[in-house]
Amino acid sequence: MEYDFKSIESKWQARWAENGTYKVKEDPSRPKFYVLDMFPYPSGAGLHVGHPLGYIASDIYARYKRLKGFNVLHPMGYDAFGLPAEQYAIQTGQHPEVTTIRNISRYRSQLDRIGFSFDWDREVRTCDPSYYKWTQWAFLKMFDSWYDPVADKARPIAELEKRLATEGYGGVSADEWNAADDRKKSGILMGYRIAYLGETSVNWCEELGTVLANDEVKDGLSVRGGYPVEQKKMRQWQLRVSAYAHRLLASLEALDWSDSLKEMQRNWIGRSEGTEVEFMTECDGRKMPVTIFTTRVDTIFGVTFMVLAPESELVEQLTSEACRKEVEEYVKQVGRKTERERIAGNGRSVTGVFSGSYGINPLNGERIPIWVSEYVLAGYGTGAIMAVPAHDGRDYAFARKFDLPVIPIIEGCDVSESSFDAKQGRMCNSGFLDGMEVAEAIEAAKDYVESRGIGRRKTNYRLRDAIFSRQRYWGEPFPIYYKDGIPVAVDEKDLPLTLPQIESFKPTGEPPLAGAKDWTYGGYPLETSTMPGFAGSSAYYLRYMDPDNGDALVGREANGYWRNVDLYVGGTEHATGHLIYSRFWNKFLYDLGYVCEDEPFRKLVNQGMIQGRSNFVYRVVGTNRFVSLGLKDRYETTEIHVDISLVHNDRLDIEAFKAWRPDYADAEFELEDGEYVCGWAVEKMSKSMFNVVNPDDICETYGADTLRLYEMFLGPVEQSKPWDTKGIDGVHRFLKKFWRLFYDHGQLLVNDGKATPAELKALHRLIGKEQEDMDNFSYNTTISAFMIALNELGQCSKREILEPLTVLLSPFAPHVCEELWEALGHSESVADARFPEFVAAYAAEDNVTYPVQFNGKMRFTVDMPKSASPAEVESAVRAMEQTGRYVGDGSIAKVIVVPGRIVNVVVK
RNA sequence: GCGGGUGUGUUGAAAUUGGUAGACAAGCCAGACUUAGGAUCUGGUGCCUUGCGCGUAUGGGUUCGAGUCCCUUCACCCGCACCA
Repeated sequence: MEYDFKSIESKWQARWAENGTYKVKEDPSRPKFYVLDMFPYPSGAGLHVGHPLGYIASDIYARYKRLKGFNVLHPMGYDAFGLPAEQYAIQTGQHPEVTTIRNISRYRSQLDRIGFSFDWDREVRTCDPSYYKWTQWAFLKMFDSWYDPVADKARPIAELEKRLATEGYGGVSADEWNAADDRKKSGILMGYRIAYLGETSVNWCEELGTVLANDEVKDGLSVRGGYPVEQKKMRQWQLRVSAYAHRLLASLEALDWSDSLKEMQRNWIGRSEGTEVEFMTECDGRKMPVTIFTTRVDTIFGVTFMVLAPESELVEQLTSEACRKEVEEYVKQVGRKTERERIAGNGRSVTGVFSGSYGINPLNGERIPIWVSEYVLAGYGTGAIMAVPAHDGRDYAFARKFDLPVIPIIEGCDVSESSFDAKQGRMCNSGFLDGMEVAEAIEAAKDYVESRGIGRRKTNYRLRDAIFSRQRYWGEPFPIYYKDGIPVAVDEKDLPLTLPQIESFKPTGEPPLAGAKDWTYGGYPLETSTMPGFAGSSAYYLRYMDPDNGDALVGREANGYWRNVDLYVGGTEHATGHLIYSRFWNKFLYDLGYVCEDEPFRKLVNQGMIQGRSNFVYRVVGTNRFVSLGLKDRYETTEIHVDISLVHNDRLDIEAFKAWRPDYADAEFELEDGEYVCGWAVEKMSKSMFNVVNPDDICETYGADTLRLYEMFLGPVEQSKPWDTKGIDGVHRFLKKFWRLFYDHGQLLVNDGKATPAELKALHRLIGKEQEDMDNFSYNTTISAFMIALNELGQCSKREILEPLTVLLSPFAPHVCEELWEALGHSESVADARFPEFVAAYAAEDNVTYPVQFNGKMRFTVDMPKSASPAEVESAVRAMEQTGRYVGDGSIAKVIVVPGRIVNVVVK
């Protein structure tokens, strides 16, 4: 019986499903471990070999933890709402639900072939009403909550209402509140709700007909589709993520995430410590105070003008009659620009206009002009700045363009060509700050403005509230209706509020739900936007803990057992989207006591991307003649992508190529050594480049176990790398070799012979290596260690060796190991074997080999017990001198023993 | 511009964290068995002027000893980018 991976794999996949091998239940007698993958968006293209990389890595870890005695939760589901399905519906008229379900079943069958240990009974789909009921529920909780800055957490809004009614809050007195009508009250509360309706400047994508969140826009284009995005003022649902900025930042520290990812989140949250300073201003004789935000109060003596953001409401108040026309024109012009135009061009163009008003520097009484420019953002700080051209690059560029004065306030700095932005040097031209170092001056200036009551220390965050409305169909409906224009929550017991059917998916300029029949609640119109993609993915990890609970997102007991995700595997592309929103969502639920952990994902591993490896042929221009790679420089050629299935080891299968396309049928070829060599390049895996590798095909030719092993063998999980089918034979050979330890021509070779010390040593080394590597996800080296062990073992078919070997390998190649485990006479699944028993039985080797070096050159080795002290090793080395094993080139002066490693000898 | 990261054979990559650089694979070369081989097995494979020679992007430093630590320069990748 040869290694027949096909029948083995289908046999065990069927048996696992039948026996429910991977079903898990809460079990307080065992420690839990929660391994989660970022669930996929089921796209129409299906999976390519890049997608399962992370799933394979996490599956190996899940299986490994299980062998170690943990009760492992390892679920999977689908992020099923989203734009592509709807875009597809617009083109084809097919309901997104139909295509989504079709795609899901395709994904499922592809995933099943790879042999994952998912507990499919816990599957969630974000588009399933029984799931999005809880997305809507969470939204209602956010609508019904406010962020209490004193308690520093979210609390029911009813508490705020009570406080408003009795003592007033935030500038609204109890009398005002009690006298207010419903509309007014609703307006006041909107300013506090965690989920609120508010006017903001949004990223509007005309092409998609919807608003997008900041993380859905890149370089001024939509991430989905790459369409231009412009700024637009709209009234939208938003989540008050900014209220959590400081907590999102602080608790990042303790998470076991990569530094780069944490850094990305830190930058996105963007904490900056500075000062708010009040400047008195005058406009056409009217005086009013304006607050600015700065991180460099120390430079306040260098202020030569002020700048307002065009979108700021201050512009209206601070524009003089004489300048009104130009200012209005400028503001309009800026508003028309798309995000992309604003960013466009190398060296952004400096634009701006004088407002006609002036500010007074509160420290030196200097009268300075106030300008309006797009380089100041309305959404950050106060939307107004003090400009210090000598020490800020942007202010400098602006001052040069509009010929405004530049006053250096740091001794000896040269500002003739550019500003001096460094925070170092000695202050000058700065009144009481003169002579201080910058760091000192910052503190002194802060103290000064605070003591004079003209300013205060202030910490700002870059993180904005998340825009939560999408003018789309295929998403969760908002459980909100409008009573005389006032938004009111749908009763919780009426959830889920299911997505209505609509006539057509074609864009009409209105949100699709506006066209739905009877889209009302108690006779009142319902909200017509739907929630964005990140809504459904923000709490799915909680639902897996308790997927069938009809009364709660997650029951207290299930949540108390599984707590949070111990290992989360997924791509970096979610660094500033999903991973921020999830953390926010989780913290919110934590505040209200619905979940027991403050952070959702304890440890996170970012798997790299697998890129495609494209192949090219070279056609001589104007002919149907193709020349091999090495000859192409002799001709003028066109590089043409060729389907990689027609190429093996960069050699083109000429007959297959001719059959590929009719126009190539009579192609001619110029070969090198009788072969056509193709060129290659690393590119994104995509259909248009003919470089997509389908995991199904690999399972067909090599088997799932080989695929799993190979994807891990390719290199570290975190690293991006091109897929190259070349090399897969190596791991496939390894499995065949492993198989042959058990079987030869159908003959079972396993025997009960006693293992030799050399064989045990090989096994021990492997166990040691695996113990070391698994937690670092160094699976490539673990697999290498297997190969080495097999080489060392030769044809060893002793049960004593093969049993532990099978268990060790089973997380990587579960199917073949099940088959062989059965061959060893076990009736239970290898997944139910317990790793620690083997580790205990096969203790690590007891001798250490010390290489001995003389002045850095290795001369001989000395074997010592692992427990030997450095002194013992040293005396053993010195003894070599006497016994003559060491033929010296000088006597030993000094012996340096690195415990457990190496001995270095210094020769006189 | 700011922040993070990476540079090792023909290729994917190892290196017990400061200790024989290139493990393990792929590719290539040679051989064995074969009607055949994209099967199996064995051996070889960093480079050169074959020297106790040179080699981990570059130049320096610390050390008995550096791919690893420190500084210089260069190249590439990723993230953020008028965030005051």
